[in-house]
Amino acid sequence: MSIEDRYQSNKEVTLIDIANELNVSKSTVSRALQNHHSIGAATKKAVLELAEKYNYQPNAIAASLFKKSTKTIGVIVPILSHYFFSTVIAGIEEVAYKAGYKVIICQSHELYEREVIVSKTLLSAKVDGLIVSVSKETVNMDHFQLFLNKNIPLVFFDRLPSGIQSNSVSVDDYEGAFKIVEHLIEQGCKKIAHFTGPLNITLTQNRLQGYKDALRKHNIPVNDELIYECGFERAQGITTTEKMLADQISIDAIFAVCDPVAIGVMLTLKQKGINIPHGIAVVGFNDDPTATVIDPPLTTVAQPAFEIGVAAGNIFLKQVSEPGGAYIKEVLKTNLAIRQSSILKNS
Amino acid sequence: MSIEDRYQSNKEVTLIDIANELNVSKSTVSRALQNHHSIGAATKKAVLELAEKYNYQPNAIAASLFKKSTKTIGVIVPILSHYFFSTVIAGIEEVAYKAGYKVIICQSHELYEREVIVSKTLLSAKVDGLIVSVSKETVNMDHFQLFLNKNIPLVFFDRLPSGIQSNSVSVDDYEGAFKIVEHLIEQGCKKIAHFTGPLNITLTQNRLQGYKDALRKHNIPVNDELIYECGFERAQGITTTEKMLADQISIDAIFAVCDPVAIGVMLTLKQKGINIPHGIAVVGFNDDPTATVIDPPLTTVAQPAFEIGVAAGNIFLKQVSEPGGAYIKEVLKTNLAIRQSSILKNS
DNA sequence: TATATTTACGCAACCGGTTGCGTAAATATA
DNA sequence: TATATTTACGCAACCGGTTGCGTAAATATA
Repeated sequence: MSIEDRYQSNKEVTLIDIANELNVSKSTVSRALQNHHSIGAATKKAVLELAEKYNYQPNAIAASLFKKSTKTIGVIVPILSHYFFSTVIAGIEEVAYKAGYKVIICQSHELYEREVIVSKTLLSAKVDGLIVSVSKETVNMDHFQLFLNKNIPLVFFDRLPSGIQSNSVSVDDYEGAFKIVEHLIEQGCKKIAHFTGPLNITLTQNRLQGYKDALRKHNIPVNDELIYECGFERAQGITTTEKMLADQISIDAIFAVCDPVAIGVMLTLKQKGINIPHGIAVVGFNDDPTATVIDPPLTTVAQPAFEIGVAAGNIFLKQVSEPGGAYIKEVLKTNLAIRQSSILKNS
Repeated sequence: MSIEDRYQSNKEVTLIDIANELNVSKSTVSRALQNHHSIGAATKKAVLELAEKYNYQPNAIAASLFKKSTKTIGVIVPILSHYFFSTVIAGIEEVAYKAGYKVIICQSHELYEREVIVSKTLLSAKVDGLIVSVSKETVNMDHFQLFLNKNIPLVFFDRLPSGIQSNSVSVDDYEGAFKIVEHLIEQGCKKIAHFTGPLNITLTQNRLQGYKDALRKHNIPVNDELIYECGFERAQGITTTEKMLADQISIDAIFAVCDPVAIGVMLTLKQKGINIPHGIAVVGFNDDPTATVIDPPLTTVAQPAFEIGVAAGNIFLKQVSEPGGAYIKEVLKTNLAIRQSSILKNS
C-alpha cells in the first residue's frame, strides 16, 4: 500500500511509509527528521517535504517505549474544581508546556483508595514524574514509595505527607497563621476561635500551631473550646458556625483554616445578623478570588497558588536533569491581605 | 540478571523477568495476567504470585503501541483556573476514570497558536479522543480536522466552533439569555445594557441574540449603544462598567455575558455608590459559587458545568464503542437562579 | 485400541519509533 | 598513486507488551 493510499484512507502515516516512498531505510528517515548531521541535505529535504505533504505526526508512544521517557507528568489533587488546586495545576502546566511535557490530571476525591488506584495507573502510564497533594484520608504512603523506588521524581505540595521523604513545595503555614492571628490580636481581639481542617493533615497542624503560638506570645490562654474541627469546604464552614453559635460561647473573631470555610462562616454570620468585623471579625487563608467579592472583603493569608505550581514543576525538571540529587523542599512566603473583615481600629 | 536482582536494583520488572523466573514464555505470562482460559491454573497462580511479590506494573506504553489505544482523552481549555472549566474537567475526569481512561489537560491561554501546538502534541500522544473548548482567537479549524480525518472522536463544549462538523455539548445559550432578559423586563427594567463576550464566539452571539429577541418580544427597541463588547474576565467587567458610566447613558439593568464579568460590574457599581438592584439591576450567566457570595446575591443563568463534562465524556465513550456513528449534539437546559441582584418587585 | 478433541503452552511477528555499529563511495591527505 | 578520513547511509537489535497460529501431551470418544 503506497503512502498516498494510506493517507487517503486515513491510516496512520509512519516513518516506514516515508522510507518506502523514498527508497531509503527507516533509520534514515528517523535521523532526517531529527536533523541528524550524518544525513545528506537532499535526503533531509525530501523527507521533510513528504512529512509535510502527508501530515506526518510522529508516534510519541513508540518513541517513549524505546527512550523510556513519556514526556508526561502525573498530577493528583483531591479535587480539581477548587480555585487553589486548578490554579496550582495551571502553574504546573505552564512549566510543563515550556519544557515539552504533558500533564495528566487525576482526582483522588479525598479518598485513599482512589488515590492508590490512580497512582498505580500513572505508574503504568510511565509518567516521568508525579506531583501530588495527598487526600485527607491518606496515612499509608506505600503507593508513593513505589515512585521513589523507581527513581521517578515525586513532588508533594500543599498537603505534605508524613513518614515519607521526598521533594515538596509548601507555604509557611505556621508563619501565615501566626501572623494573621497576631493581626487579630493587634486589632483588639481576645477571644479568637479557630476552625481547623482535617486534623491528620500536616498543614492543618501547622496552622493550628501558629494560632496557638500567636496567642501564647501575647499572653492569651489557649482555650480548646474555641478550636473547632471543621474541614476545607464552604458547607463545613456553615455547619461549624451554626454549631458554634448554638454553643453560645463568647468570641470576637474566627480564624478559618481556608477561604471557602471563611466564606461559609461569613455568610452564616451575616444571615444571623451578626456584624463583621464589629460583632465577630473573620479571617481566612488562601486569598481566593471570592475574598474580594464578599462584603466586607475578607482578610486572609495570600498564598501564591500559581507560583506553587511553577515551583513544583521546576523541582521536577531539576530532578530530571540532575538525577540522584538531594530532595528539594521549597517553602514559599505568604503575605497578609488585610481587608475590612478584620479592621477594628483606625490607624 | 535475575528478577530478584532487577527488583533490588530498582530496574523495571517486566513480563520477561517473570517468564524467565518461571521458565515459561512471555506469551504465557501475558495471557496468565489477562486470565486467559488457555493457561493452566497452576501457571496462573505462579505468575500472579511473582507479579505481586515483585510489584509488577504492566507497561501501558508497550501495550498501547500494539493495541493502538492509549486509554487517554485529551482536553484543551482556554484556561484551567476558572470555576466553569475546572468543573467541566472534573466531570470529564469522573466519566473517564470509571471507564478506565486517563485525562491529559492542556491550556490554550486563549491563543490560537498554542491551541494548534497542543492539539498536535495530543495527536502525537495518540489520545483516543479530544474534548475541546476553543480559544477566543480560533477561526481556522484545520488542526481539529486532523482528528476527524483519523477517526478520533472529537467533542466540543461551551465554545463551539463554526465551519466544522463534530460532536458537541452546550447549553441553550439563546434560551438562557432570553429568559433572564425577560425576567429583567418583568421586573420593570426598560433600559437593559448587555456586556458581551468576544464577538467571534458562537456562545457570545447566541446570548446576544437571546437578549435582542427578548427585548423585541416585549416591544423594547434594541439600542446598539447599550451593547458593550467586553470579554469573559472580571477585570473586563470592571473596565467596561467604568466606560459605560463615563458614557453617562441612562440604564436600569446590565446583563453580563458571564458571572465573572457580572461580579466585576457589581464591585464597580458598589464602589461608585450605585444601589443594586434599585439603581441598576445586574444579572450574569454560569452560576459560579461567587454568585451566592456577593452582596446582593447575583441572579444568573445556572448552567450545569459538571454535567457538561459528564455529557462530553459519555459522547466520547459512545463514539468509541460505536465508531462511525453520527455526530451527537447535546444541548443541556439552563435554569434561572433568581436572587436579590435583580428583584425589584414584591411578588 | 485407534482416532478426535481438549488442554496448555511456545514461536514469532507485530506495534513504530531509536541508535550503535558497520561499510561502500567519495574525498582528502601523504 | 596509495592510504586515511569523511560522508551518507543501511542493518539489525531494541523498548515491553499482544496475539494468531501451530503443536505435543493429555484426555475423551468411537
